Amino acid sequence: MPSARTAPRRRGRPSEPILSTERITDTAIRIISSRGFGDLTMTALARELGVSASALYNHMPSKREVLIRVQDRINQEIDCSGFERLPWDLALEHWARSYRDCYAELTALIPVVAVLSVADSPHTLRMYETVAQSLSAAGWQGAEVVEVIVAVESLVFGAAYDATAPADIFDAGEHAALAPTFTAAVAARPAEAGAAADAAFDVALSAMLDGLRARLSAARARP
Amino acid sequence: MPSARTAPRRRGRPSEPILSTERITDTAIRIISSRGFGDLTMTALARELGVSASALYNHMPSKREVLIRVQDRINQEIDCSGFERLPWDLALEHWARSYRDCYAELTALIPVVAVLSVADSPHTLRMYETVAQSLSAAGWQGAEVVEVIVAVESLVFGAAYDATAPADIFDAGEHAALAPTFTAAVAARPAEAGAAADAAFDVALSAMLDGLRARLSAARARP
DNA sequence: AAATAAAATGAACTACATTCATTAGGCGTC
DNA sequence: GACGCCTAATGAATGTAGTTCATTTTATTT
Repeated sequence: MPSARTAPRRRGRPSEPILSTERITDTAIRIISSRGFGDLTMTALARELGVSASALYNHMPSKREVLIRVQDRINQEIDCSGFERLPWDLALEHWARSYRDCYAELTALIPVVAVLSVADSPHTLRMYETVAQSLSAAGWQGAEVVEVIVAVESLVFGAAYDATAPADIFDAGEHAALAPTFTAAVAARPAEAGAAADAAFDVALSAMLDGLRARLSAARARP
Repeated sequence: MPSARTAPRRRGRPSEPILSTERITDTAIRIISSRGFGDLTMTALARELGVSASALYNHMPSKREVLIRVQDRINQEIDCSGFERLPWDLALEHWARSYRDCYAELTALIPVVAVLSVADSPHTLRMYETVAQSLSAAGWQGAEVVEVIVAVESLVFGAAYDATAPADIFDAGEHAALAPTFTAAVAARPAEAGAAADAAFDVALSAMLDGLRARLSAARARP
């Protein structure tokens, strides 16, 4: 009960510390889950922890740092289990779906995550190692291992945005006459936004995996 | 010379209007191009136009609206010429590369663009129509037309982030020992960040297109 | 015991988007 | 031609957020 309305603490250092990077990270994730990313402010975070906002800065240099910790924690939720029991391509597919689902609810994190050094995120690094080992064992060589990871990840981030887009995103409205072919195609989609996004992600991911399988076979056929 | 330091205007309505949605949009793009997206504030925009910030709100309901206009203008820069002279797959590839290059310099716009209704962006809609016609003519049917567009677009947005990531994004640093396979693969990449990102995008895009070609052939072979 | 470091408070600062009262020119109407 | 209304500007103010800083208190080290 961190947000219990107890008597206000007086000024100095408390007998035992209230905050820690872990507690701050946990609480940040709880706020995001329950109230959404938009409500994650340093003030809200502090209030939830029963502390003043400036106290957070004894443990985190910036809000960005909080987000980095959140990201690393969240990446632990991505399901990498396929790499232990499936061939590389099916494992990659499994991983990509889980990855997308995670970030579909956290698109606001993508601009941070996508350009974040793995040096700041040990759990993320471990995830990459798992994927890299599977790809490497399957015959992918050298830089291609990273390229395949980046390829899938790029698709995942883009698809995460699409998964949260409003249902009417492709409704041309009054301009429909300007785009008859496109409008007809849009009308053939599932009405529910989630289903439409899922179908598009299916097409994208299976096409990419087909292409990757073909590329790997071709490389193996050569010397 | 909109930012010329002339005598400050006095209060009321000027003899002829200083602002218009077009002028505001133009200036916003100029600021983004010259100083970067981070410097695009309503205050900076107003100063560049030689006007007070609140005056902007007579023409734009919000900053978001400014960004929407910017996006629609920028999408005109995407090269769609391939659809008039190339088969669908090569045209799509050409389009995707141009699209990625545009947004690599504007990743900050992606969270806005990716969930924006086409109803707000006539030029974007026209672009989709061009792509849809090409796909449709090539034999893609119904909702698949949209799915292919979304597939490529998802990849493009994700790849745009990757294209701007710092060169050392995959350097594990002190944790390298935790990820030997991944670290070795990273070491095999081109040293220059742009070249590495380009290679990954090449792999991703050509794999996806291979997969799409295969899917279209299979669909044609059936009914 | 004294010095130093750690961890909290609360006030202040900055930047930004946005709103509001106010002012003034242009234009149609009685 | 005076009277209003609409438009489009100013400038002051508001609200929110992230962050900094002086200060206070406690724990830890010397």
